[in-house]
Amino acid sequence: MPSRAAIRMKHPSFSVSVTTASQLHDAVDRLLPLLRADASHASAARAIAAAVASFRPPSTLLSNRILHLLSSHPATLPDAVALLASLPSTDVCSYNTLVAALGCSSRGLASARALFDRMPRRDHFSWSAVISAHARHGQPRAALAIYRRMLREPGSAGADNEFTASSALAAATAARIHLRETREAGAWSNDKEQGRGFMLCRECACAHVFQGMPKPDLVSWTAMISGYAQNGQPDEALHYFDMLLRSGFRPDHVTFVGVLSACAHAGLVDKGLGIFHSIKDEYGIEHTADHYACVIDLLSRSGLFERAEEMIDTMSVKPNKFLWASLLGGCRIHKNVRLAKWAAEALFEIEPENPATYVTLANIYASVASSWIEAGTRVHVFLVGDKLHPQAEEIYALLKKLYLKMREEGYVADTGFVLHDVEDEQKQQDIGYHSERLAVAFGIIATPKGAPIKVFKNLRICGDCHTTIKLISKIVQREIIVRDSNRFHHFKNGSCSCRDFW
DNA sequence: CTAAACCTAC
Repeated sequence: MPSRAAIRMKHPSFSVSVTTASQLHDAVDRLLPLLRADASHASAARAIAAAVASFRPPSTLLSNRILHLLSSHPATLPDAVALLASLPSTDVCSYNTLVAALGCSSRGLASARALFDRMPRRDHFSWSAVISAHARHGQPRAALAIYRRMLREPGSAGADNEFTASSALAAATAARIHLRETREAGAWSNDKEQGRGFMLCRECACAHVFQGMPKPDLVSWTAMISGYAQNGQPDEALHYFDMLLRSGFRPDHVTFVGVLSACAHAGLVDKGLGIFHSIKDEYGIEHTADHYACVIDLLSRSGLFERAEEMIDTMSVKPNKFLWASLLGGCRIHKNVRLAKWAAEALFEIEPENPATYVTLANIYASVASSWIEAGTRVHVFLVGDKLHPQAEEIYALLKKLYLKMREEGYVADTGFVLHDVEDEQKQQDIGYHSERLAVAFGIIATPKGAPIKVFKNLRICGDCHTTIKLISKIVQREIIVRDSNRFHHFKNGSCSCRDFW
């Protein structure tokens, strides 16, 4: 006799009336995506859960589906935990569902681990879930330790498969753990894997492993596309996207994140926009905030700020931090101060604790600081490190020559004045070509010998430029006057009128 | 029923 239950429930958002197990399964299928997207469906999920509890005879399969449903949103995850504890009969899947869900939730690692340790029996799903949970929570060493424990544990031989090995490998590379350990995890592929292949994490994107897979699925294809996009091979990424389409797969929303980011890195504006529109028009997938972030990345990297701005103003979902960070990054490349301020303000709201926003904004301001000098009837403007001036080659050569002489006299650049959060060598590079130095060098070249060199700057002169220009005034025996935002500096024969106090 | 893929400025 088939199991039956009379379930009738009506919610503002979800109503259902079912009597058979299969109808109940269908109801769960319909409710699952709704609950995932919106916690307001939590009460509907709880009502179905209560109905299933009265199902006779009790069905472990149905209970597991309910566990899955309740686990799919943080709001109902505690209900799932409570349900598991109260179920009259469970199996390994019941536990796996919760270990996986807790492992994905932001504060669930300890509970996932505790549940895993309590499990009466474990299969490869259990191990895979608990390994990747640790990797996801920034504990790759713990993840690897569990992987090793699995290899040692009696009766877990079958658990060492492509998923657990892949989880362990991802953990190893995510934390740049030493090769020895990585090899250990990777040994699986060499020893046992003959022609089956498993998916490697994106850092070690190895096409030949992918090619060894008998039946790569959508996730494997997407991993390859994202892997190539992130490793600077956008053409390969797009090639794999074409092959994916020819293999008859329907790309999902994650696939498109990889494809769009490949277009962004390759500067393929039209191609990227075409694909962006196809997401909705051709594949019927709603644009996610991540898709918009990729397109804003694409547009602002290419300097197309009007179109980026218009898209942000009219887009159907709320811009996320990735979108604003992409815009800010584009503004840094193209020195767009106005939009950089807009993006930075939005980021300050979303993640005020992230120092990168402050650093980047400061760098953008620094990069537009300019110095200028009159020569003849023209004003010549310089930005830090810019080579736009027709005599740039001559200017840089002169500075190089001056620096050699200064170094002979024991001068060492004081990079403490550089705001940029960059490597030391880069700091030396940057500070060596601050705009006032370019202007001074040009002045030496372009003005008559003996005449004072008058340079203007829209920010305060930095301490290292101050030292350098003092030394230059001595080496070239010229008077140099720098009018910064604060005051005049008269450099003459190695010293300054401000007596190093300003 | 459960595992693996997701763009970010320094």
